[in-house]
Amino acid sequence: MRSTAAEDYVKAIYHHTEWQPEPVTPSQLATRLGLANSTVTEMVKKLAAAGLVHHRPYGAVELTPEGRRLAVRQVRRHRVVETWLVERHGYEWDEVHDEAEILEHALSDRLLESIAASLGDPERDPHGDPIPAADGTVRRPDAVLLADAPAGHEGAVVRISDEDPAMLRFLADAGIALDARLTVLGVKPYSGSMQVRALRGTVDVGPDVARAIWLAA
Amino acid sequence: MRSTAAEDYVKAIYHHTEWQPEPVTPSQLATRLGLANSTVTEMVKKLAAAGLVHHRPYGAVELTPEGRRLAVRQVRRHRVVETWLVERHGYEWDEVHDEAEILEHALSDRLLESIAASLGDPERDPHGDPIPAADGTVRRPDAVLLADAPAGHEGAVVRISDEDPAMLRFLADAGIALDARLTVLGVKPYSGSMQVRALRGTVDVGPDVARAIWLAA
DNA sequence: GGCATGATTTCGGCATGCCGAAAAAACTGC
DNA sequence: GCAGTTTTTTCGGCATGCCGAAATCATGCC
Ligand SMILES: [Mn+2]
Ligand SMILES: [Mn+2]
Ligand SMILES: [Mn+2]
Ligand SMILES: [Mn+2]
Repeated sequence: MRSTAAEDYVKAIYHHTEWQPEPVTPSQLATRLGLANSTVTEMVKKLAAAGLVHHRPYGAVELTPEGRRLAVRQVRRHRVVETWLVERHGYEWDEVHDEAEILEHALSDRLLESIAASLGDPERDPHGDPIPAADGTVRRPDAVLLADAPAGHEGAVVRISDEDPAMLRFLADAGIALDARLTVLGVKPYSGSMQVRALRGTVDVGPDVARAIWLAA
Repeated sequence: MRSTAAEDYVKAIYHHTEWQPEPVTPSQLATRLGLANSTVTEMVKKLAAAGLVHHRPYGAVELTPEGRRLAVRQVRRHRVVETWLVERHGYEWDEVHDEAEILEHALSDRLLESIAASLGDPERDPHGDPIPAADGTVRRPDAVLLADAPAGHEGAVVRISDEDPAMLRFLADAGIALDARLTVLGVKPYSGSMQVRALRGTVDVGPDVARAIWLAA
């Protein structure tokens, strides 16, 4: 049971706890994977039988150590591929995800490591997500969600969620990229949006954006 | 109907007529693809319904123009990947086939062309097989099968079949590689093997090898 | 404690690719 | 031309992943 489907499921489960550590429910998984709830229930049962996840009926889904190993491996593959596409093939950071989603299952370990080596064994991908090492080691940078940062907080952007390519383009236009320095000016009451100073000027960002950007702590 | 299975089938059909132009039978396809005859019969029916092949029951299988286009595209992808693995990732020529067999289905057109461009748009792969151009143009070098070459014939190796990795290693050890100059010394009666002079000395090659090597005409 | 609501699971079904066994057709040698 | 062999096709079946509809469970509210 290490099909490409299984690889995507454990990756989605891992992903959910990577920045906020709450266990993931089947319906959340279904949403992220774009599948029906019933499909996820069935697959989770198979993953549990294969020893990749823990799951009691009607409960949340959690990775076993073996499932986590597979997930971390898959995350490494995904992020190495994304980095390679940007660094070596002229992709923009909002164009890499779909291609990586497929390639991550197709490359041999040997080829993936050769590509990683040719990139100098990068430690983060184009969105700032940490790339696990080949031995499974993961380093999580200390970071604060922009939405949680108090007025006056100032810090470099260390991660931007790659969920929404359109948002990535919006941010690029606004001059907000990895390593850009941001200052939180304040929260606009009732609008839910924040005022932020970037190098290029002041920007209003809505709650979706504020939950997609992490600043150095 | 352009699944990875369909891509492999049309490629196998194309492959059969690439160097000897006889139409391919279902059982030959089954052998090449490592599948049961019944499986091939069924898939051929589906390919015919999709307009990729012509097939009358109990007859041979031939590509339609559309099937040929898909096959040529797939051959390009396979050979570009093999070339890339050898040129950029330190693979030996006997190690590339299986990885290419998978990757050829996973790369986007954009990425494949970016890789091809980074290699200088190569015209032949590590075994000497011609790489079709991106527009579908195919150039076939004039070549004679070693098995068909008369005693005294002398010419450069322009192609070595990549069917059998062990044979490729044997040939590499014997100093027979792409562009090596060979002279046919003669056929050993009753043994079916040929005597051939290479740079490194004289070699006896059996019929399998003699049918795997093409010399410049 | 009972009940409405939403999440989860079960169930029947579908698509794709594959197989072996059996039936049908096509060759082959005499 | 015909019997035996080989090839091809048909048939029933299996595995993987997916779906929608219906049943079941958990929960929170009164
Ligand atoms: Mn991604
Ligand atoms: Mn994927
Ligand atoms: Mn090959
Ligand atoms: Mn293939």
